Amino acid sequence: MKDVAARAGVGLKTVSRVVNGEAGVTPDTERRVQEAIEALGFRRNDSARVLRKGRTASIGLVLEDLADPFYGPLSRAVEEVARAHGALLINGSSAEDPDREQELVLALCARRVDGLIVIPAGHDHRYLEPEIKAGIATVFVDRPAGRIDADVVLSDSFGGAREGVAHLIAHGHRRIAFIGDQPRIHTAVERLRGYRAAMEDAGLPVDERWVSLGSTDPARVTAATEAVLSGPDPVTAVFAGNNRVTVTAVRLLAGRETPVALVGFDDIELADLLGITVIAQDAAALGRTAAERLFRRLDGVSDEPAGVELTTRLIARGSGEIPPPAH
Amino acid sequence: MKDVAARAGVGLKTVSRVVNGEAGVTPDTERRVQEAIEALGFRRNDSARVLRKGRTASIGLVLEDLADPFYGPLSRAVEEVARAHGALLINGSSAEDPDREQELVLALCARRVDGLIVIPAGHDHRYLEPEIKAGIATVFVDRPAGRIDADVVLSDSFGGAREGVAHLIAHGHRRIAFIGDQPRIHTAVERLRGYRAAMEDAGLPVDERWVSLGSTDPARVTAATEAVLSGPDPVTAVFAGNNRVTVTAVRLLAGRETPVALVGFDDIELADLLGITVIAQDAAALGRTAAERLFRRLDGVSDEPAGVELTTRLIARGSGEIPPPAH
DNA sequence: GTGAAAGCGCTAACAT
DNA sequence: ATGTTAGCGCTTTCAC
Repeated sequence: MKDVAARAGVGLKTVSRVVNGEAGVTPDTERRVQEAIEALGFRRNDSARVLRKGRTASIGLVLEDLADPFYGPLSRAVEEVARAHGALLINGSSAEDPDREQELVLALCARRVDGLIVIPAGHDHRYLEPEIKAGIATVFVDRPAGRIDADVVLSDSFGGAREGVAHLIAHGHRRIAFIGDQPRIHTAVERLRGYRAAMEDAGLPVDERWVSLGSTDPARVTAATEAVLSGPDPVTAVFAGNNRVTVTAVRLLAGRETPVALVGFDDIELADLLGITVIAQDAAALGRTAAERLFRRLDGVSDEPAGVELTTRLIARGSGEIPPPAH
Repeated sequence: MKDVAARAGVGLKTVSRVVNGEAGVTPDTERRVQEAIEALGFRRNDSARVLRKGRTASIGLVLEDLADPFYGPLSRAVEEVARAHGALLINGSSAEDPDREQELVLALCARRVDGLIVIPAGHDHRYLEPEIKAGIATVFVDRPAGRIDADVVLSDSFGGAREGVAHLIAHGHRRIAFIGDQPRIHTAVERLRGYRAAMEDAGLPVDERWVSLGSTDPARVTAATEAVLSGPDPVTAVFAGNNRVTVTAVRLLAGRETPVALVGFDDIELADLLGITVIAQDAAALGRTAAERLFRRLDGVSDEPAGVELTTRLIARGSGEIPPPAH
């Protein structure tokens, strides 16, 4: 910028004015400055700008895994809102590891992102308190924050699972399995709670051998699903706790001669063709809502941290309407 | 940092040494500094650090759409490599708009990202020349750069499509349609070239009405596919130019009484269950290779810009092995 | 082992 | 309409 000023024969501040489109520069001076900028291939150094202005015009998004088809649309939705506010998006994947989550979040804080959207892997976010106090707005998505008061945007996991299981019950099932994600993940627990509520609503007993939480690794899910389908009194329906579980369950059930009913949490591409009944949540809406909330905070709105819950939607496509086999 | 120094009763540089884990501080001093850091909730301001050091430890990735299941894994792979090198990843979606691509790229340059990975939407990247000269390493992925000499990592679109179409021919088809993406997209053109090569290899004529390039919007793809399947002499097989096209084509073909063979470029989740034969490319490898190349440049390797081409893999699952109907 | 001073490139505040 | 000065928070250099 110094060089540009020298070459254009003007002061530093005049160049700054031109670069930032501020008023108070004669067209002629502006032209000379522009020429110098062209000639020198100058581009404003935003790092220096940030240092001076205090705002980075960037926000951070920490999620589990960008490669998961659930998070792609969420991230994209956040990006669109950020873009509308002139901000860039820094993405990080925690790989469901609390330490890595913290490492990422703190790295983003050190860069002084203006705001942070976090899909938490851990359960204790007190480490964020000084940062939030220092002015980094934070919104949690998909799962609530741990031990800290913060904005949070969730899907109605409990209600969605309850509706899905009730749907299976309405189609005559009495023995229904629940195969879910790790018990330390909030949504997994909530969905299991929804399952239990639906069973209880219908006055049905739950055999604990029907319930299995754990890794979404295909081998684990396959083993768990096979277990509930074997034995003297197998289940006649399966409720899958998330998209990863559903995919594996569908593969497994496709190979069986006795049809087993299935409802999965999360919609999946091509689920329509495979006739998979699901409880769909709107990942993009989740991201959009969180981002809008974040930017409202950045614009100075400072009411109490609050929670928003988005509703889910049952989409019946066949697999959830398979009746139990007649004895 | 000033505050920390004051509180610990040491000089500024000593704090800096502690924060960066440099040698030359007595354990006792270090402890005092650490305490002050804790008490004040201090976190190093990386913007200032960057300004001084010249490196941001961040790279930019500009792609088409993070919500597309093809780009999620690619982005994640880039992120992993970046992480291994201590860098953060700033993502941007161009939405296939050259202006937006340029806007994003230049914004990333203004932030002085150390490097840039670009899946180009436009065809003229001369605007990047001054930036590259200024030291921002750049690698193009999935599609080559336009009018500029740069590193590029591609999949073998030509070879993959040729193999896929040859596969259909080997199963007895002679009238094969090609439904692809917009003709301004390099991969679309390459895949079409592969289609033509396979047809020519087999001595088969191509009726231009079988070929359709355009938006991957479901309505467009549906119309194009229906067109090649109607009339007096319909095609007996379809080659779909990418994952978006394949998804729509599968939906359409599923509803027909006469089976139509299909091979699609790009693998899709659950394609195994639906029996869709595909030419798979490895999105993660694409991202990984590009990122490794980028960091090699950042580490000072400065040989000539070069191109890498990753091979594709035919996965036969049924849809590509359907024979043409007997007359 | 430690610290003071200079300066990275920019903008805010204040001249002119 | 334009220029000058100070300083954002850090690291580098060099002196102690």
